[in-house]
Amino acid sequence: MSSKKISGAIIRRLPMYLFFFKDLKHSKAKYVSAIKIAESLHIDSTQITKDFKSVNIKGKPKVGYEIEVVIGLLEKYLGYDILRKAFLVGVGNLGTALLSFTEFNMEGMQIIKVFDNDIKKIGKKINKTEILDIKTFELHNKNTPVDIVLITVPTDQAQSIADLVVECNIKAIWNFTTMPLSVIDEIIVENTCIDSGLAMIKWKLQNKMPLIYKNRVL
Amino acid sequence: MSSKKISGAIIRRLPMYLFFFKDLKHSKAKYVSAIKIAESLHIDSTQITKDFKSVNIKGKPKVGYEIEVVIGLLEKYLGYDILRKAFLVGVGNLGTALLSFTEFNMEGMQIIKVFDNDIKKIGKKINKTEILDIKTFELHNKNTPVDIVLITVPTDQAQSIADLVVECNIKAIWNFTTMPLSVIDEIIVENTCIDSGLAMIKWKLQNKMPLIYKNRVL
DNA sequence: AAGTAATAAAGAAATATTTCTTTATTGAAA
DNA sequence: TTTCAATAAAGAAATATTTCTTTATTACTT
Repeated sequence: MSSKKISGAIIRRLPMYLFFFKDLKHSKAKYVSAIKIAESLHIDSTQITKDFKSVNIKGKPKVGYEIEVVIGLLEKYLGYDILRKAFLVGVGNLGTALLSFTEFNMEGMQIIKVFDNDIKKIGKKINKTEILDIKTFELHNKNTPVDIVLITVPTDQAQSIADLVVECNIKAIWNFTTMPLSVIDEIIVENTCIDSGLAMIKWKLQNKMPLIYKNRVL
Repeated sequence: MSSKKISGAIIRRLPMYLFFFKDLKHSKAKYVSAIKIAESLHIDSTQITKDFKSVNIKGKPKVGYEIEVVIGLLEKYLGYDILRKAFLVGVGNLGTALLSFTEFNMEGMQIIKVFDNDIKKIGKKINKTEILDIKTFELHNKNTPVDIVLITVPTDQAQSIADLVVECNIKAIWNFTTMPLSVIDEIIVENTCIDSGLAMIKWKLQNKMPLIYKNRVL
């Protein structure tokens, strides 16, 4: 019943922890302490215990966190055991790259169909997946409904795809374009803007010193 | 002389503002108010004025912000006028996608050389750029030094590339792998972890309600 | 057993960020 | 000119996040 508050920041850190723990399986260790994790991940150790606490991951004093157990709990918490189907729209370079991201399957998302509006691409196969005509999007969603749509079209076409998603009552959009999308509040929109990363790098380069929050690099 | 404090969060929002303003050039408007921006971007309007203030962008009461001026100031602030050269290591799907990201050039980063360790790839061309042997990385950096290295190799090879960057005294790493990298403090590391985005989407889907911060969706 | 050291957990404080409220400025209308 | 409305700017408050400090628990050693 405990509806404790989880912040977005925590959710975004969880995959990092999970990856770290999975990598740790190669070592023979059974446990790892927050301090060790903190050293590797360059974050504060109390943040880790706090994060873990907030998603009900328990550690043992003098021992640490049990690696296998944490992996299971994180995967469970992140819903990796629940497979969400997705469409991808826009088969450019980025779309192609995302399509071949095998990690997505382990993380519980499967891109089942891909669409484009380019007649030269439609009908061709990419990674064994046939590129479908965007005009058939609604129909395909009727036949095989999805929860998520990845948008990797040119920016000026992004909103029209978002409109399509709204019409089809699909729950979530993963927007890889820079274009801010207008959709009804019920729809989840996640923006992955690569430009932010570059902005940060260039800013730090220009200002010589890396941005510091206390002793942690942002 | 004013060394006011700029947060990482602000820096990451600036490219979004810039894109929005550039898009606005298609309209004939000369000014736009923070309130209008806020509506489109789904963020709080005072945050925009605060953000702009903190990077010395001035608006006029009753009028708003002058579009052309803001574009210029943002580009200047983000250092888009300063060209930083970069290497890219790992010519897989993601590497290829990044290589064809034309926006980077406008944002002041030019990927001048690409490397891989796969003999089948070395010597081939991708987007008119020859794929070089990773073994020649150091030499190439001597001939044409760079500031930034984009790492798009498989996770288990990422640290070795990071080590190479440290040896070569290159200033910044843009890490697209999930692997946390160990480097000396002087080196800027920006992690772009796509898995965080999916984690967020799946979490919101599972918890039905989107994560809310006051009235803003995170 | 008792003591000790390592570590998670809990609590408190510090810091950062966002939002709300008020004020000041500007342009336009009366 | 004067008033009004729109809006940026400034200030205050609220909230969230991170870090520091203390406490409690556990395993190990003597």
